[in-house]
Amino acid sequence: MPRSPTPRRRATLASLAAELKVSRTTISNAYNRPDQLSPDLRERILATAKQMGYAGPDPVARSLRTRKAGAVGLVITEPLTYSFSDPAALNFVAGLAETCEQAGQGLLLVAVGPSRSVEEGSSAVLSAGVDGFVVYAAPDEDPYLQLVRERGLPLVVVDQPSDVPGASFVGIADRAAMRELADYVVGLGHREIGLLTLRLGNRDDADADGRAQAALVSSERLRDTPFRAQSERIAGVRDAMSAAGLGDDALTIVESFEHDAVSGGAAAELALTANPRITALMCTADVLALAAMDHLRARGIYVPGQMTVTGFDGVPEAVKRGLTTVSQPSLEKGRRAGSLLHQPPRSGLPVVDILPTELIRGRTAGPPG
Amino acid sequence: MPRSPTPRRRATLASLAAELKVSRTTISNAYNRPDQLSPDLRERILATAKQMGYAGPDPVARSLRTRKAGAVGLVITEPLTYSFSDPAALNFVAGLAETCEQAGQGLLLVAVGPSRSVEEGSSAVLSAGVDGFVVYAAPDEDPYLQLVRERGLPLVVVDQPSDVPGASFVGIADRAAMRELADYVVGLGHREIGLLTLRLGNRDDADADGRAQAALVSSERLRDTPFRAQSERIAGVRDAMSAAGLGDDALTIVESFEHDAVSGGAAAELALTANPRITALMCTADVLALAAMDHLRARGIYVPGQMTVTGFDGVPEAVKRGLTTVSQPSLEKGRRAGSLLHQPPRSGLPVVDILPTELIRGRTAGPPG
DNA sequence: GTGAAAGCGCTAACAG
DNA sequence: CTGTTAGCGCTTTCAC
Repeated sequence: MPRSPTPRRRATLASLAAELKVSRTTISNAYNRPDQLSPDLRERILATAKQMGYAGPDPVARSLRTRKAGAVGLVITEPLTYSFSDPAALNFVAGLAETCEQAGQGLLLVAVGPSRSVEEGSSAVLSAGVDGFVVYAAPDEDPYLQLVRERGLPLVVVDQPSDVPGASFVGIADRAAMRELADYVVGLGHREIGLLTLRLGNRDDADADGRAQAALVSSERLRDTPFRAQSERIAGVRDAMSAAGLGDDALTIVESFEHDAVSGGAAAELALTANPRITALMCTADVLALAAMDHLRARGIYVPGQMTVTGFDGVPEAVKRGLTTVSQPSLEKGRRAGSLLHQPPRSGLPVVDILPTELIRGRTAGPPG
Repeated sequence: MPRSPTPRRRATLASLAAELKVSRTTISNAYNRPDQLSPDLRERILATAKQMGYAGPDPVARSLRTRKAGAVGLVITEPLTYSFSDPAALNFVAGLAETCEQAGQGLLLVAVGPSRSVEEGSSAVLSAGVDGFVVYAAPDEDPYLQLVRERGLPLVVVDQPSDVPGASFVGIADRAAMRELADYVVGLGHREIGLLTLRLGNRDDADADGRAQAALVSSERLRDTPFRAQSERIAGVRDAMSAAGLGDDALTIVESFEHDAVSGGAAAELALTANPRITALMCTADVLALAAMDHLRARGIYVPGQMTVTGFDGVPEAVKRGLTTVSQPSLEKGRRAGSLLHQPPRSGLPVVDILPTELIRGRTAGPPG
């Protein structure tokens, strides 16, 4: 009975060697160091390899031997739906993917969504065959970040938290950037401001009514939030206001629990209801600002004539719609995070990389109406 | 001198065993089969593990041993920028990521962009430590798809090509769906139609002027295109037109080389110039249709009064703007592709899964003006 | 409950 | 140019 071209047992480097009566090294060389053997022999090897259905050295075995996985792990602790609906996050991933591509590395999305228990997510982190990790915008004390640290691999943290020992950091100066924007808004004459932020914690921490899309933020909640980037931006607004002699009561902070338009609209409505004298609605994210603008339009409130609206991120749609915002280089953040992993600094020391932001004076901010 | 808590050489299961004077099996059991040893012992093992900086069994070594990588590979042959700017592609990825998350699997983005040579991209495919592959919207004869097939792992092809031997397929009935839409448009009375499509091949194949954003499509180019989904949709339009007694000359086909608004606008312009009698602009993708609408507005051409515009995909922005289009379940495609890999059919045979589409009669189609 | 033995498939010296 | 020798770190029967 003739050999099947696709033998029961998958071909391995060893079986190929046996078949061809050469050593395993030679086969290995045929794939990894073509200059170490005669072209003829190599040709013959590749030919029988194909015929035996051998697609080349097993990646896993190679990884074990070389101690290189050829991939970096990306851990995003927010639900995927959030990240995939946020252009800033998406751009970040694109930038990271780009450098991975250039470095010939894979990008492993490590699954740690809320749909699994912490234990299950943990196993995903622990079983990721990667050479390093990027952790994107994790809250303080995040269990997965903790786990990643324990793996002891090179680690780059993006956006937050900014103080992970041993890890490099890529981010922006959230507080200063937001302050600059707030200085501008205050400079226009606004004295009662609404501030819309993305969620600062678990929904049920904030509101007994689990169905609410948005809620007023208490000072305790603000103090205790593990979402550093958001709270820094809020602090930036406060900085500008107190510099102008405005107290905390002039600022109405509302958090939106979801990343969508409905939630953003609800947050805007809540802010306006809580303090009807608000003349400016600042938002810690463009998605929120766009949702707020839609909501205001539906309510017949004209921007910027009757209400100033500002965002944060500088996503394309926001820029297109003339939103006054702060633009941050999301794509570049991804690239930096990638290079830090692919071409680590010679010192081996963690790097802190604060990228520049830019105030964009759009068409949605003006003097109080 | 006391042992350093972080020894030079990384701790392994074996070193832990030596330290604790138990067998390697026992350590392994402590992590993989907690019920196989006394809680006390397990506790002790985990404690010293932590102290020695051992984060658990090495994922790569485990993979080699168990023959499971715990991840699926996603190969997207289009440039990342395309995919990340196309909500339909994004939703697909989100759906796939979702099932991976639920299955506790990682999702490995395999880097095969155009920024690297085919050879380099190949190595990425060959060195991906995964249990299966999803190949998204690959052109016919794609070298990477070829390579993936040679790896001999479970494979799910999405959208195109639809006839990969041994692979499962997830997609939609492109031709029929587009025909339904075209029947509707023709039924409204349109007799001269412009058809905007995404690229059908390499740019330089089509046009000597490498700077052109768009080009008229010859029948040869259409016949030879490796992008099956696009050509099927075009065929659907033709079906409807010939059923109405309209010849090929009533259809002006233009391809847009880039995925962005500029390119889409240029394509629209080109179609209108090539045949000024066009009363309807059908597009094989919503991104194109939206760009066309923006362009028409800038030109002062009213939709649908003076021009009917239709899309394909049913992305949120299109629906929001009232585009008449065909909606396809992108998210669901991702989920299906994932389940096909995670819970393969008992038969082991390839599955062909054609998902339903829905004609959305928006506000952008009307009788010829 | 615990241990000994046998590899998973490969690459990296180092000799020849 | 080619072969020999040693593992990489782990899991898994199968005995004890």
